[in-house]
Amino acid sequence: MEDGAASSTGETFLSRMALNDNKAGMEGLDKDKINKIIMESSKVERVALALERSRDLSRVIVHVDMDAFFAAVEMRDCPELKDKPMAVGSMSMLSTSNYHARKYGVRAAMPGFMAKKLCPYLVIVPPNFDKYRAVSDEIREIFADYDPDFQPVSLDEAYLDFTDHLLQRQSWPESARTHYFRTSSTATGEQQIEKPQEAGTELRDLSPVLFMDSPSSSLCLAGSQGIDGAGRAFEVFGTVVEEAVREMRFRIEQKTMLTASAGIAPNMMLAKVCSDKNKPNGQYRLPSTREAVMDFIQDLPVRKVSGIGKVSEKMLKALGISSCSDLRQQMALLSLLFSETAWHNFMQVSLGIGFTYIRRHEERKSMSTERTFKELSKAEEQLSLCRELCEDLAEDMKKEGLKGKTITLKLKNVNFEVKTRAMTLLYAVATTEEIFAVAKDLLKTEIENESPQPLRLRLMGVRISAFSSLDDKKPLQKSIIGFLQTGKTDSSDATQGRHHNKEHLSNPAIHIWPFITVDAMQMCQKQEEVPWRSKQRGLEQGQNSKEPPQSFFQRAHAKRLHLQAAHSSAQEERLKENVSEITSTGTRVQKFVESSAKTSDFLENGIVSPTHASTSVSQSLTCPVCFRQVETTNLNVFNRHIDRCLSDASRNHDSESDLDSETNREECGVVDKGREKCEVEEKKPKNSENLESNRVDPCSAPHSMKNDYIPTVMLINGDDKMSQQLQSHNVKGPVLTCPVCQLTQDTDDLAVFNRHVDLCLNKDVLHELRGQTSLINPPSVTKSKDTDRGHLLPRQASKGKSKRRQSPPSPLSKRARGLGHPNTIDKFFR
DNA sequence: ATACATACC
DNA sequence: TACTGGTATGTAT
Repeated sequence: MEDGAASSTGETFLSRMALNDNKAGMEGLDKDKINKIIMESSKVERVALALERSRDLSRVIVHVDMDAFFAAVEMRDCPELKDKPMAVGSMSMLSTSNYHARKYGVRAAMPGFMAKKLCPYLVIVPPNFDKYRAVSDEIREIFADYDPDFQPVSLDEAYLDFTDHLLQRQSWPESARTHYFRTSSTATGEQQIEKPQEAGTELRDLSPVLFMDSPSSSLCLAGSQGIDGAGRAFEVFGTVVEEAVREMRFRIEQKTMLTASAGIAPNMMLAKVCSDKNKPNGQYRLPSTREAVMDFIQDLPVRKVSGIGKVSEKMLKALGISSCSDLRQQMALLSLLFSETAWHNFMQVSLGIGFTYIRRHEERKSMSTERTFKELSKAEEQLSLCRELCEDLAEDMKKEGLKGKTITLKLKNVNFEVKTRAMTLLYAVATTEEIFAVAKDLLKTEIENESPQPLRLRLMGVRISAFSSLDDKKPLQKSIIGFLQTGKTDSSDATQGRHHNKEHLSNPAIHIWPFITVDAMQMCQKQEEVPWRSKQRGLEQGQNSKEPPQSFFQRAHAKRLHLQAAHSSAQEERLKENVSEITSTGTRVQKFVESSAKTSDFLENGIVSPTHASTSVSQSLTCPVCFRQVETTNLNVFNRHIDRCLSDASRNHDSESDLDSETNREECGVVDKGREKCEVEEKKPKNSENLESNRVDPCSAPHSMKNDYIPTVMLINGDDKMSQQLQSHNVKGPVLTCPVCQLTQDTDDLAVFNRHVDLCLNKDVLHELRGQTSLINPPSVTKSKDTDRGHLLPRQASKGKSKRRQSPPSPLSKRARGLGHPNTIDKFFR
């Protein structure tokens, strides 16, 4: 296996890259050195290394999960159901099914009527949450014996940190590890016989021989069974993790007559996967070694990982990624396509890294209630339902003594379209009237918006959040200095290993990189961020240096918006005919996706086969990094190309970027500058000279567009409003300001202006892609605030141009939601 | 702050 | 006939 014990993550990358070192332009160079440079200067690999270095295998995390919980409870209490396929839920929705029913394909989250079709004799039992809660309390008592700070996930599931328990357990007498079998007399299952601990003491009195207080470790490994003097069966559990967990499950079963499964692993993510492995009524331990972890991860389908759901699975699948090793393999691509948070998460998954500390149950952040119903179209009924919901909500709020400032109304219409409308008050509220006052307003507004048509609702919900009790506890915002010191993630992110430091509990910071130490973060950041900073920002930086690094797509998209605003509708007209060629880097990648598959195929079939290649576009894909065409329709080949370009690009940045790069290089171990060009199986050259010759004159026919290498700006969508706006704008004032460099152009000739913008844009983008600082922005440009997402885009200088700047978002941008994957790829998953 | 999407059970 | 309900979180604007 590639990621065996001996190989570092860097070598994984290296072995891929090594395939290329006999390519043109690379002969005669020190192979190892080059590979080392590639390895160390690749953004992705640096992150991998930082993560690797912070890997913590010292904790023993257990995930416990009751088997078919609701169904099991019902079966326990109604023996009639024992041999029947059954499920808990309703005709509209099932929440669990028993194992018998699962054989028919009956699953949780399946509507009951569908399940009935699969399994006509399915018995559907309505849920009894109070009972489940009671059982949950019982098992949680047991959990607490092993980890008082355990983290419940739901009624039937929890994460526990066994590390401390195991430490103590080593010196426990057998009596403390002895537990009795339930006596068979109480068949109802309602009562437990007695507390195991008490049983232990009692047992010791009865047969002291069995319980010498100095256990020899060899005897403790395995458990033993026996029958005490009173004829009661018991079991002695060993001291190792497996035994401790088995003991816990045993106790759960004795106490509740329900079985649980468990996973034992060095972190939460893995423990969760492990608990599924030997379900039902089993457990699985993943040893705490890197080798074992990597082996385990290798063929693990990404979908098994908590947090990677249906949507992410599909997107990944479309990129040919289904296992965690695929993930690891494609990280370079993923770092281009997804937001930082998203790909960092993927990276952690691909390395088998996860949370190693169990966060105590945190305070709730919101409370809500919602109801689905047939169809509700009368405003009056809608309002009274709204009131009801508010009453319910207020009641729940009262129970917990909470007050909140934000009220959110949720509506789903008969077409299943969901809308939320929120309003934040100046002070926290909790009563029915207070909540309803707001919710009613929100609802009325929606009703009015739709009138004279009625709102045809199938669901309504009311949520309250921004609890004042939470707000009070929130720490003050970090000072800028503190921020700079710890980097862009909160310092509490670096609490790994400090499991008893409860400080982080009061700080609801987002744990983006919970496993990276401050040092690792700093190392990474210096490398990552410095090159991305523009010269201007570098000068006046200080607090500004920590702007969130935008993803490739975000930057490209932002640029595109500016470009769209800067070009006339006349141009747009023609451009629409030529969607296949687009300048903006982001859309390049879109093109790669687009030309490889047609939307739905992409989803349905996963990885694109060459036969799906678009007919309208050539058999080549355009690399978003080097802009060359890669003569292939095979995504894997293409991805490899992108990988190479990326490492190429980052090599360039390390060697050519900012002033402090000298120190960075030292700290980061970057050995030398790479000079090789992005060598490939593609042809055309790229340089800014070509911009001139290939750019499109707005007044001439766009004949050469399809094949032009660096084409001019194009609008990918025909937003009519926008073109009108632009048009009118052009009519009004011929004063043209370049959206890239901010300089007013001394011309009213669109062609000239266009040429200028192209130069600005392409240079900028190219430089940015290489991690170079912008050469374009004039010193006069002021940098926007940290929070301004458009920071890479210069401020619009004159107010008169503000209209342009605020061009309406394209439909594409509207679609860029959810995981925050860039609009490009996002488009193909709807 | 608001809106929406994804995810989990 | 019929596809939930509650909560958290990430992203974009």
